[in-house]
Amino acid sequence: MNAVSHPKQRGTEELWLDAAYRLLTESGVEAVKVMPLAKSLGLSRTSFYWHFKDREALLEAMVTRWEARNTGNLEAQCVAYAETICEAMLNICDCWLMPELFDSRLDLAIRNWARTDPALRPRVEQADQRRLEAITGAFLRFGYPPQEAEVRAMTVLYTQLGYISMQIDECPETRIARIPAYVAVFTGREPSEAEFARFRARHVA
Amino acid sequence: MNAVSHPKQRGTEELWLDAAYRLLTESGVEAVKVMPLAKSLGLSRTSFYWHFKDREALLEAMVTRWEARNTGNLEAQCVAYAETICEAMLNICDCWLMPELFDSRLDLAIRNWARTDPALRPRVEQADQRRLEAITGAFLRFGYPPQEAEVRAMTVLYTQLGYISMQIDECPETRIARIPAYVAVFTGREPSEAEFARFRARHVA
DNA sequence: CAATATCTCGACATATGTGTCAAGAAAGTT
DNA sequence: AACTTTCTTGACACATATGTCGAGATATTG
Repeated sequence: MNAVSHPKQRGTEELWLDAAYRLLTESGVEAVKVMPLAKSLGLSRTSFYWHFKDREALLEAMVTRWEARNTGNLEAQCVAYAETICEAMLNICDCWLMPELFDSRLDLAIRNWARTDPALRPRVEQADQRRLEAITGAFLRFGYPPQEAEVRAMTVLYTQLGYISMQIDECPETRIARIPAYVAVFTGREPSEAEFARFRARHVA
Repeated sequence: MNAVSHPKQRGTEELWLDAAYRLLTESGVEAVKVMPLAKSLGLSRTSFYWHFKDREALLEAMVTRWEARNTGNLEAQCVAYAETICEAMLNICDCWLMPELFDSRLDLAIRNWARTDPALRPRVEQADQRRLEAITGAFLRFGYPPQEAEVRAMTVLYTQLGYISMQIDECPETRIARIPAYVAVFTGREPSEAEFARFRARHVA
């Protein structure tokens, strides 16, 4: 190969990762097994061991992928420009509507996995701590008292997790339409029509 | 045996169920396997098949246990006597503090299981529908407009699920202390001191 | 085109899981 | 004590998973 740097010449490795990601998000860690993976890729099972040391290594790669994604983007949305708490909250809501900002399915899968894997737990807890601080920060910035800011931030986090845990499948329309009501509950203030219009505009492309 | 009715003379069946419950809630369905179960009970693996037709039958029994529990109690709390929406909400919060009213761990385990078991999905969805209607009903009873009542009810449900998904372990003190703030977010009104005192009294025994 | 690095495969060894069966303990009944 | 119902067990048959090895296919490069 010519081109830039050394992006791993022939194909696979990525393929194994993608297939593993699919299984992890659709059926949980327990389903991420080398045999089914190989079958779904139409490859020999043992060929896997050239790319990864063992199953462990593959799982570790999944966690890294997660860490490098969800939490960071959420933090970014929490400090994005906003003139009111409602606008700030709408920025945060972007995460729940844009899969590239926040991968809910992956988040849920990682959490379920952590329930049975002691080694993973601390990493999830650390992520949660960062997220909680980021959202609490947004409330503090707009003058909420610390105690209240924290409970509100928790409500936001829990609601989001509960939503994906329940596997709701509202159409994007319904989901967007409900956002102002959620913002009102979370912040205790009604978003203005202009604020919502700006939000809506971001999500109709 | 003399005594009442026919409470299954010798011991087991219950033992298998309890052990299965423990595994299900601690590690998910995937962990509910006959072999480990037998080991943990100090019994022969094959002895299991006298009590249950197969692994399927055991799992079915778990689902029945769940259905006969959580949703019913939640519905009951939603129609309990209350003079204000805050009091009603505090009644609902009882579920999150009294394991005998609502078994969070079991709820979470069943949901995770349903993610990969198509046969279980409809039963979970039906339970959610009943719960949503029950909580929405409480808001409607106190004059919230239908749309708002539903979003608020969703927030309550999602928050609860998110809370248990995150495996938070606050001490009961902290948890109780935070309740008024949650009630305020959920209902949009501050609970009175008397209301909270009555709630608190129920949970210090 | 030959040498080399990269990747795939089938056979093997091993572990854990499911479910059936017939032999037989153990407890309750007559 | 003899009989029957209730429960437990080990041997067997089979399926699915993990990981190692050496033989070989398939590029990439010299």
